[in-house]
Amino acid sequence: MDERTSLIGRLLPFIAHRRLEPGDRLPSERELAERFGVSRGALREAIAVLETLRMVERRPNSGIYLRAVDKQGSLDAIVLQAELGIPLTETEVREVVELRRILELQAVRLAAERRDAADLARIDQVLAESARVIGAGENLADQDAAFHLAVVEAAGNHVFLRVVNSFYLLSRTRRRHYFADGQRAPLSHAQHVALRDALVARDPDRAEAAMGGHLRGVESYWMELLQRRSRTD
Amino acid sequence: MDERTSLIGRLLPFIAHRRLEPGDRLPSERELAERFGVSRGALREAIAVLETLRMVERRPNSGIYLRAVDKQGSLDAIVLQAELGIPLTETEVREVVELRRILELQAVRLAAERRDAADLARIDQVLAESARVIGAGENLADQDAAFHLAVVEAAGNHVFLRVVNSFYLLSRTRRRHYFADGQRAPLSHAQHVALRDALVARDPDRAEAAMGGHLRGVESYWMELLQRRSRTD
DNA sequence: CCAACCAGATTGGCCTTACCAATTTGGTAG
DNA sequence: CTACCAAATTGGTAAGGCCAATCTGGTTGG
Repeated sequence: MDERTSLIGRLLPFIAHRRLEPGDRLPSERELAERFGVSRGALREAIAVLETLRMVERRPNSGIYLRAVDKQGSLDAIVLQAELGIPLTETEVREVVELRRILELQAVRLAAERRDAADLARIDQVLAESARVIGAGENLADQDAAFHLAVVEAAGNHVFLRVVNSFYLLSRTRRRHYFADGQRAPLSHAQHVALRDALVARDPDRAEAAMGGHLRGVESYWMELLQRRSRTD
Repeated sequence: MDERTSLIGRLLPFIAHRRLEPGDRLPSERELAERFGVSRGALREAIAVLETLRMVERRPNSGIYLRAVDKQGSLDAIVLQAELGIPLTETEVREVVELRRILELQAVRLAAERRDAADLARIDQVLAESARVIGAGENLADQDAAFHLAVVEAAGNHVFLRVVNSFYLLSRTRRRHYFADGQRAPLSHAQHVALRDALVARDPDRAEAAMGGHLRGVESYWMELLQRRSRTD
């Protein structure tokens, strides 16, 4: 975790803790820089990032103002928080899980209709690598993400791919935990293979059903996590 | 357009024009700053933004490297380009239109199931303001976006709302052109009202059908635009 | 003679400090 | 109430020091 990133990591709790409302003005650049013990340059870099994520707005010669983060913020603001180790709220987890299902079900339908030979080759390559990883007892997390993203890529919509990719970045560390239980990898792999077969057959309904069942397993893991968290909180 | 933003606007064509491949190293900070006639501080700010949009990667003590922008880039990278006045490619337009339909059809189904009184009140307030704007002969663009976003908000998924919001930011200026033709506003408004009635009735199928028909109008506008563009190019 | 290794220089990002310009803002005087 | 002025604040520049990684060339040991 380099200094620049951790500056944002310190800036976010500061904003939250001061209970600032959207529209409120933050302290001046120099004041913030002094408060966090960094130079103005370093602080301006962090603010520029928060601005592109639509968390704050900079009005020239006036100040830095907080925006309506929840509604207008970028999806990547959540990605960044996750990368900084700030856990998602329970609501956010439920929403991410719901939206991920919507996106992947639609994506796999499109993929079943549009996939070409090159798409299948990419998918099979990921599956082959998955088999090797499982055989070696390594963590399947990266191959799992690669498979799902390859499916979305087969849908032939790169904007779609960008959105889904954000979701996988978001849950990256959590996915490693998920596959730390070695029993999950073979089951997941078998479901991936079944899904691939539906794509080969160009059968959208079967592909959607396969994805739906596959996602149920991941989703139940998330719900268990929330249960456990709410008990310990 | 402030200087910081336009620096990014100059940086993007520079990267594209040099035909850099993903993984290639960009010139050093000092060199880039000199080449663009800005200080290192200003340049670092711009690079930090490109990094959060996953267009470049900064490796400490090594350099700035180009990433696989098309596949791994953030959705907000496209939003930023649109805000800078760089038109979307034809492929991007088709993909955005397709994904927007997928998202809004699902969102309106959820909204029909989950909307509460407060959601309806918000929607009705937007519709009332829309009627006023139409009566005054003003541009309906902002109210149109507000209506669609209010529908997504009624779906009760703020992550969903963030994603759809990016799409509306993306097409902001284009939407103003669309409603510059005053004939479009009353039709659009009537369709919005019909959609609202389906939400009131908690009828997901009717709501989805209403949204589907409504979107067809916007989509045909986009397709005509692409036709016109390909003829003049 | 050759290969391995170690030390120093170079490169490049990271951060700070100091300074000036331009604009907004708020108060004050007429 | 208007015009103006001064303070506050951001925007941007310049120069320099620090640290880590990498390259290079010479030296040393086999």
